[in-house]
Amino acid sequence: MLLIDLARTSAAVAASSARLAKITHLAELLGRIEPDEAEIAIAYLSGELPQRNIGVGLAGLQDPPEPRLAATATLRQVNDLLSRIKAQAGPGSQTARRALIVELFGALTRQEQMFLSRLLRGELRQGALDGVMIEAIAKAAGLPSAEVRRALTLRGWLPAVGAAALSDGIAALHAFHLEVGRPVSPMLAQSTTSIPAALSKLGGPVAIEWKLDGVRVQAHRSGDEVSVFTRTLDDITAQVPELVEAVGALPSRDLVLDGEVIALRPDGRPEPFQVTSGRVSSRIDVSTVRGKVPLSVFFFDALRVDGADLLDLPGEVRHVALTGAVPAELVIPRMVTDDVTAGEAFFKDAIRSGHEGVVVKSLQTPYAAGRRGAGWIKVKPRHTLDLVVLAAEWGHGRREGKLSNLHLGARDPATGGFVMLGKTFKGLTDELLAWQTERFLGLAEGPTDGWTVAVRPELVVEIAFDGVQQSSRYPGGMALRFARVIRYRPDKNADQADTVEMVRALLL
DNA sequence: TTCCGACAGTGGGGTCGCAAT
DNA sequence: ATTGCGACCCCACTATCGGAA
Repeated sequence: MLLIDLARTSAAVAASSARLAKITHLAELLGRIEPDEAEIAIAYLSGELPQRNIGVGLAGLQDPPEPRLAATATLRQVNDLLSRIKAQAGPGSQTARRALIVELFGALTRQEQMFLSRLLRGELRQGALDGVMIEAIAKAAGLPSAEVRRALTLRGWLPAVGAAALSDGIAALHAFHLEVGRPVSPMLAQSTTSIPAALSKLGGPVAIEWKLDGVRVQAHRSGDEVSVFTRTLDDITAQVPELVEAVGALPSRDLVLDGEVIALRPDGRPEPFQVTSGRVSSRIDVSTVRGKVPLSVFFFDALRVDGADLLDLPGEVRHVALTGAVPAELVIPRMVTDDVTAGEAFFKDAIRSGHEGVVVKSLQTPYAAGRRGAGWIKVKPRHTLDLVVLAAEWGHGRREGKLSNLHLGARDPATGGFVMLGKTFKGLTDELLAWQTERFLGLAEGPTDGWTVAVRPELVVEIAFDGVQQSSRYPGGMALRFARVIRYRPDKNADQADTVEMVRALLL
């Protein structure tokens, strides 16, 4: 098949807003794909690459060569070139990559160039990723989408699942099973603002567990072999020897466990997330960093113990299996209750111990791999501040033509000015986007680089955030974590905004 | 008919490793 | 030595579609 066929299908998918129409377009193409190109086509059309990443981003795609007029490139040719690009390494690799990019793009028409460029940047923007592609595969193969979805949760890579479904049907899907050593997409949590809200949503007795501000890990053990994967299924085994040793020391030799690694201080309180993150991503000289920043691990779920797959069993049953396989000091603090007061006390205790919050879990729900299942709900405290808008940036995609990303500042009484603490684009409705675009243009002041519009510091906006972290990026040496807009405060003037001292007090 | 779950999209700060400067 | 880039860790929120209620 030719790349242009995919580019045309992608355009048709993007042109329609109805999901069912998108699915029809995708299924039509999958219906005529050759088996040996199915994996490539499914990957490209769901915004992924078979190579996962190839070391080319925004900068590497500047100034593409002149496009061809006739489309001749096949999927296989394109994909082979992407593999060659990924294989480049060492000094001179940037130049080599650039040469291969030019070779690749020089063989494409303009439409193909646009499609591939968006794909490589991770900005396909056709309104169809895995969720829609699952339905399209099911339709093309004549199978229930639930079967495709189930196989995906066990395999973790939709192109492989789709190719199998298209060539060998339901039998191929049934052949996928939890395999020790191959990661499963982790179950994710929804979130609410309070313990009562979470309890009423789940109803009945629930489990409440501490939420640690570390890195999610899935640990597999088969015999003496231990491997560890992240939330995005990357293998970090070599970076977390403490975890490998802890799992290797367990009595059970056949395990898949779900948990969190975190760096703790000697007194047991957690290090800031930045410390854990830096330690986990260090790959060079792990034995040295290990001595400086040791990692601890805490498990909260078991997907497999001693030959038994537990994915479809109720959460409570899985937890019993977990505590049977793992010593108590490696199990995350947890309580079972249906009492709001007891739950709130447990939540406060987690916060007092320096942790991020809690996750409230239904005792019944199975492990919904890869989904933001309704069975798990996280609860975190929410801080708010009244800050001043210092500037705004023009948006992309569906926010094109709207001023979107806000630069936020706190008042500095010492200078009478404002100190920038970060940006946010979250929490804005379409109506608010339209309003603020007009308002900011009226307040515009000073030089504009065509990207950022500086405004007179007059508008006060209420901002929610998860915490304050150290920052080398901003003049105050601190930045807000996960800032989002709650509402504008027309009732406040800039001289009533919150101050840098108030922010600094939260940086502990 | 209304409600709500799932999905896609729009981006945030920080860190590491690598190649280029 | 420093800088820029890619990749990945953490992540919140809104709009939309279409099936469920």
